Amino acid sequence: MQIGAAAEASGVSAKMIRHYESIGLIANGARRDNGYRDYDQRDVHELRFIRSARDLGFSLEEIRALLDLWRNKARSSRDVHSLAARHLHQIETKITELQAMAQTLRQLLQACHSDERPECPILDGLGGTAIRGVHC
Amino acid sequence: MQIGAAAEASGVSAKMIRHYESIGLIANGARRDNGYRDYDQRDVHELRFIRSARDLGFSLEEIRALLDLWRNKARSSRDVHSLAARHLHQIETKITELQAMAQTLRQLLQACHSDERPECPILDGLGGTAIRGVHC
DNA sequence: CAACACCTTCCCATCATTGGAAGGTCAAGT
DNA sequence: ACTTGACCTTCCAATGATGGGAAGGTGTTG
Repeated sequence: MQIGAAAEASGVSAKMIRHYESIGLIANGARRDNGYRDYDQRDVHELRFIRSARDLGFSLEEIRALLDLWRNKARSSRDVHSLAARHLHQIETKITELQAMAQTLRQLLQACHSDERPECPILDGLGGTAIRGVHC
Repeated sequence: MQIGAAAEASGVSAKMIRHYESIGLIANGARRDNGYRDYDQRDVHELRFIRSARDLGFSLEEIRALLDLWRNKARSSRDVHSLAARHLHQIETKITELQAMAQTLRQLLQACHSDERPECPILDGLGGTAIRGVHC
């Protein structure tokens, strides 16, 4: 299996597969005589693992830890749980921040009459002290 | 007013003020004889505008457009409204994505017994086909 | 005159990903 | 045999917003 097929099968682009290899996230795998990388089903499985974790917003460093746990038969599920819980918390924090931004924006948008006149509470809000305390 | 004082007064770091100037977001302002940048209240006002907009998640390119509207007395509030509404929509989309991630993570966390045993539905979920369709 | 707090420019790092250049390899069609 | 096209290789650079730090100039105070 060449890198293109592995990319297709895993949902990870060939570019990124090479990159993950270069940063040591995945092992320097086998090469054929012509220098082409060679992949099997296990490699694809690992790449799909990475892809799923990325889809869930895990950083590459978090994924590095997850992969260590995945490969380690003697792991404790508590370690995995802890890592995932920490990540969930980060996401929830981010959601809260974004919701605060959205709420402020909605208030500004509602105050704006949105016509051809230049008066604009949105710009006034940004320029004035009205938004003080948002600090995201 | 030197850059440090302007940074303090606006909440924008000196580093970023120089950067904003270098990318043309703010004008190349006055310099004193010694080469130091010199700021007045209007500059600080503008920097605070930028800071507020960043706090609301606007990108620097969006802020560039907002600043153009801010400076343009002949603007229409509709243009500002449209720009802000588009940005709000982006934020809401992002929130939805993060909520989907959080929901999936919560399900995985709930399925995980979190003890010293190696069996772990979280890793199984990431490795298997269980998360297919998340695709954020 | 020394110490210190400021300022200047310039380069580099982050994070995940993409794009492209320059070149090697291989199979199919003419 | 030769060309075309689809692969593959490595290396370099860009994205966006920000921070860190080096090397050096300026200015005030003790």
